[in-house]
Amino acid sequence: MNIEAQLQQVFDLPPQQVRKISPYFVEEQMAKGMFFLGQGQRADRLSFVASGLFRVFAQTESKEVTQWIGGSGYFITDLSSFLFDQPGRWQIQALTDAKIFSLYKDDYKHFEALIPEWNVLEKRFIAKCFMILEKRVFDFISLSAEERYLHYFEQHKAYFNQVPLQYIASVLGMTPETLSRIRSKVGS
Amino acid sequence: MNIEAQLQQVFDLPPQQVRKISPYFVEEQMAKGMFFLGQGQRADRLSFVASGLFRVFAQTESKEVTQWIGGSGYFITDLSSFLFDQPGRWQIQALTDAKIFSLYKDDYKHFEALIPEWNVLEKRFIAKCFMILEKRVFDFISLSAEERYLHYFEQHKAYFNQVPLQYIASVLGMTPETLSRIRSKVGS
DNA sequence: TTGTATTCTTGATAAATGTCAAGAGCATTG
DNA sequence: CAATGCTCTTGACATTTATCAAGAATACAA
Repeated sequence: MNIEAQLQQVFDLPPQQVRKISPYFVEEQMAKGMFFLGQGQRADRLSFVASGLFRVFAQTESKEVTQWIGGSGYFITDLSSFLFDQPGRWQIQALTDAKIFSLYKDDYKHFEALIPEWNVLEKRFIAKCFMILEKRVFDFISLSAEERYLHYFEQHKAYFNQVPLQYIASVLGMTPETLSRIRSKVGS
Repeated sequence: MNIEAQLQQVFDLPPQQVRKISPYFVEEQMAKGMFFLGQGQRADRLSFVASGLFRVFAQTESKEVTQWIGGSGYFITDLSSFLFDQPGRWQIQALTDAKIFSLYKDDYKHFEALIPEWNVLEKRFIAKCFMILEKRVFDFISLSAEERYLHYFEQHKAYFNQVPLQYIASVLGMTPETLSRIRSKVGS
């Protein structure tokens, strides 16, 4: 997915506006296994995934927990760290070779001046992220593990060939063994 | 909690700015049981809870699911409906008599003109809501039911005398029976 | 106050999920 | 190609949670 189409889609912008901001998104290549964001690092960029897959995870006392898997069309960053300059909470690692377009914080700061309605667009963007999480919370309190798996599989079929299932299990809030049994039961 | 102090805290605004917008938040009294937002209604206002408690819930085929309980200091609305003019997804009902301050959509629209930095403030506000949900998702995938209960109890002790436990159970993603057993086990 | 909801608890049992351990399947590397 | 790690699956068993049902406690209304 190219950066201009993606910006146009995410922010619902006309092409001429897109051309104003797209130059600030710089292309980066990430090799499989590389860290987009290491433990405790502050997020200095907001990046759109053009190709490849990333996992967003955190360390607890007892285990590593994958919060989110982001592929083409999604953005990755530690939002609270990026927006509020807090120490990072998430680590982000490339699960495959990947290409991303990164907006660095120094450039990001100038967007308000560059595009008058930038704050409105960004607000809408964050609101959409909020809605995605709201839906996800609702799934946790209203669905069984099997239903959560089926929904996730429906929406992210592409991940299942490329991502270790243990990470997907964590995103769904279950153990790898349980995911494995659900999969053999529903037959996918 | 009065509306000026609340606006100041939520939006991190100096008093003179608060005075510019606070008049647009109109006081409403809600009697216990009344619906702030009924099934399928569009959200036409964003309201801060000054006193009282509300539950935000949705109907599934099989059951009613409480997503959130909002008390003093929180805002209530159906955010996606309010921001994007979509049909409502949530119903919102007063669990006690309550006092709220409502910003109606018609007034809200003028805030950009009234306060130049309004969009920045609103963006930050929504981002904070995002962070709360992000934390909540993480709790679901990383904690046991008992731990989730203990966290929630720690943060919302005040709810437990006023809210039917079945609603809290739903927020925590468990049945009322399980919540009851956890409570008798940990002894609160 | 009394009667009627509703809510909460408790028990018995079933179902779902986690844990631990072993082995099979795959990929990566030398 | 062989050797070494991961990853995934499967089994046995423990733990957690749900379900159904009944009774106790509580709140609400006549």
